[in-house]
Amino acid sequence: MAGAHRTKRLTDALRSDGIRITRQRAALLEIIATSDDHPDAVELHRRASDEVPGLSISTVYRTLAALEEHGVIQRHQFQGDTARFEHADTAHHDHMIDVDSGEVIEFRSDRIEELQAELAREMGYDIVSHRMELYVRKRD
Amino acid sequence: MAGAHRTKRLTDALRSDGIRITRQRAALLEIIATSDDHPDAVELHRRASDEVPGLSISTVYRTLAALEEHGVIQRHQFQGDTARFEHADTAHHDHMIDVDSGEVIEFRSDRIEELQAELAREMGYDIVSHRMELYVRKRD
DNA sequence: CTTCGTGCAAACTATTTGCAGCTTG
DNA sequence: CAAGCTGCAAATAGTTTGCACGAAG
Repeated sequence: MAGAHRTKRLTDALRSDGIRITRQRAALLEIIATSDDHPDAVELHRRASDEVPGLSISTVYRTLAALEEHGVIQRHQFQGDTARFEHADTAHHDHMIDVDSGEVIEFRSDRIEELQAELAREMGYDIVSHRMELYVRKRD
Repeated sequence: MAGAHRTKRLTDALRSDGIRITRQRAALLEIIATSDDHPDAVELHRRASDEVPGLSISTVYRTLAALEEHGVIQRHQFQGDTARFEHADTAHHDHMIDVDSGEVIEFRSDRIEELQAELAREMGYDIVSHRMELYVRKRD
């Protein structure tokens, strides 16, 4: 399946980057690569514990930090929530958070990105990164 | 001065809202109303300690929570930073954060706001609130 | 075989809370 | 006075770190 294939490519890239692929990291990578939601460290720990019993939460945190450093995952910090993660092999997008259900919806607007870059430029800056979150409620 | 005037109006409104204006709250209100930056709880505690020696950090946190609840201040949570506050008697705006200096620059784009609302609407949502931050670096 | 990763427990940071006494309205 | 505050110390939540042992390349 596509997930396994993608995971294989990732582990190879990471290995040649000098980071060791242990059982715990392999499990976390697999889970992250095949997840389409935005789990936090505790949730990832829960999901990985089936595969790696006894897995420590600190290993999860350390792995997440390493993967983020190597550009494999992205970290998101939504309002008053724990850090959530998603794999980085997806096109850039922003998030809407349904304030009632907690659901996270991805979206993208090239027009807004252009306007952001233009605004920054006008003020003498270049954008290093940005973050846009819409906290929304379903229309009745 | 304008600051004092504004502060007076605020305290009256709060008082009639049933919240007591103590020495510590008066000091914090005055400081927040006359600050044009985005201090965090610890910084506000430092600034208010001149006026109210012995002021406790928990009182600062409790006061900030109360003021936010009453719409007097706004709380911002920038990337990997503590919560920062600013008075709410300013038109809506978003923030650019200079990643080198930490400086916070306010800006506003009606066009972007329109696009955000439109995007949400298209997906069947109304925007409750939003957050847009541009992490920027000065152009050389 | 050596370097790097792991689990565990303890540390940390930002923030919140319980409680008994003190203020404000 | 009575309801709200306050300071203090202790609790919390999420995350990070030191250490001795174990596993990966």
